[in-house]
Order: sequence, then C-alpha cells, then structure tokens
Amino acid sequence: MFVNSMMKEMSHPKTITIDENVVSCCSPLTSIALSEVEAGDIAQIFGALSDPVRLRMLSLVAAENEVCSCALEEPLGKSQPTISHHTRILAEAGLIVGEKRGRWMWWRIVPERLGEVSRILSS
Amino acid sequence: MFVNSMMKEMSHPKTITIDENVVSCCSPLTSIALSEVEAGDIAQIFGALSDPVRLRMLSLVAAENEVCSCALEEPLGKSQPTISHHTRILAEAGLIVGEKRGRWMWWRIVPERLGEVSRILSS
DNA sequence: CCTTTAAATTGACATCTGTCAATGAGAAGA
DNA sequence: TCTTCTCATTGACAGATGTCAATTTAAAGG
Repeated sequence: MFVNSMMKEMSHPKTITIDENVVSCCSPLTSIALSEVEAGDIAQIFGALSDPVRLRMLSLVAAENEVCSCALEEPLGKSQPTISHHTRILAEAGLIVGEKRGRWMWWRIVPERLGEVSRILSS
Repeated sequence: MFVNSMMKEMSHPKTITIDENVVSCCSPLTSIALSEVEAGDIAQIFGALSDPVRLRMLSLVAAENEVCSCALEEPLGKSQPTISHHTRILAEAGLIVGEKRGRWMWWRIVPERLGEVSRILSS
C-alpha cells in the first residue's frame, strides 16, 4: 500500500509519537454526577470532534490506515497551517497519533480512543 | 418520584415536543468519505457535547428521568437565560426533548439519539 | 383584569476558534 | 554548505460561542 511504496526512500523509521497534553478519559454520561474536571476533559474531546474539517480528516485517516499530512491538504481544501492546526487538536484529544519519518508526518487513528469516547454515550 | 409528586397541580399534560431544526444523523466515521453536509451535521451534534456545562446538564437529566429547567440552575451555577440557551442547543442536536407542562419545562434525554451518536465512533 | 412565576428572547460583551500569509525549524539530497 | 521540501509556529483577523442583565412571552391563580 501507500506507505510501503515510499519505504525505500526513507531513513530509519524514527518514531516520535505525539502524545503531549492528551486528555484522559472517561466515565459514562449516565452514571451519575459528572464532576467539573471530568466534564471539562470530555468536553475537550468532543470539541475536537465538533468541526466538519476535522471529522472529514478523521474519516480520511480511518479509510487508509496511515495518512501523510501532505495528503490531507487537497481533499480538505485547506492550507498547510490549517491542516497542521487540526491534526494537532485531534492528536491532543488522543484521537490520532503522528509519527515523523523523514520529512513526512504520518497519522493514524487510535481505535481504542474512539471506543472509549463511544462508550461515554452508550450506557 | 419527583414528577408524580407535582402531577396534581398541573393541567392537561400538553406535550409540545421541541424538535425544530434537529439535525439528522449518521453514518459511521470509518466507512469512507464523509461528505461535507454529513460532516456538518455530525459536527453540530458533537458541538452540542463540547461544553462542560452541557455535559453536566446531560448527566443530570440522565440521572433522573425527567428534570425541570428550574432544577438545573442551582447545580450548574448558571443563570436562567444561560440554562435556557444550553437546553436549546442540546434539544436542537436531538439529545434531549422538552415538554412544557403548566409553567414548567421538563427535559429528558433521547437514548436512541445517544446510541446513534455513539455508533458514529464505534466501527 | 392584575399579579406572580417559569422560561424564552434580546442585546451586549469578552473569550474562543478557524483560517491563512509569513516565518521558522528539521530533514534530505546535491 | 546550499537548496529544497515538509511541517510547525506566529500573528492577525473575522466570525462563532458562553455568559448575564433586562425584557418579553406565556401560564396559573387570585
């Protein structure tokens, strides 16, 4: 696939996982009395999901299993800084992780996180 | 429970369900190619969930099975117009429905909707 | 009617958010 | 080293969002 076809022109896969400031998670909504801090943490995650561009971004990354930042600009019709902005927000919410290999930044979704968030709503 | 204890002083339960402008929903994220309109609709729902006050509000309503607007001001520490603002946003997202009985507005959650939204993330 | 009470609406304001041009920081290749 | 390329950061700006005081609407009870 896409990733492998580029493998040969890359140096040692240097993994720099981006997981600074990632919000922790999550007791279900319907189990009683959400504290203010919990509510704040969960709100940040849903905030990451509350933008159309980020949702389509997430769906693009989920479709392939790894997508380069550079491959997002065109389908989303946004500038490079804007793409960078959105990937950062998704990553800080723990929904995607990035790995820098050579000059490229590769993103993939974190299915377990998606599951966690899903479980907040299903009680 | 709470509701029944007030039944006697109410006139005919006139159901005025609030479902104007409610967003429709939802194909799972990981099935390919989220369209711009779909993304917009889903973003609105997550937007409703992206505020700490609204999350705690939702959890309060989910705890009882019906809650009066007036019973939300104190635990959330917000003014009456602010409460009204937030209930409206949750209602427009289809996450709660309101029913006016007498002078009171009663809110309850829409479990099916919660389920729909949950399923967007779990694929 | 008139008064009271609960909720919605309006208007104002500060803060947050999405966007891009410009610039900076690293990595790769010549 | 110098150039090129990809991504991150900064700064600016318009538009959205959360909040409340003040007002309006609507329902009950005299």
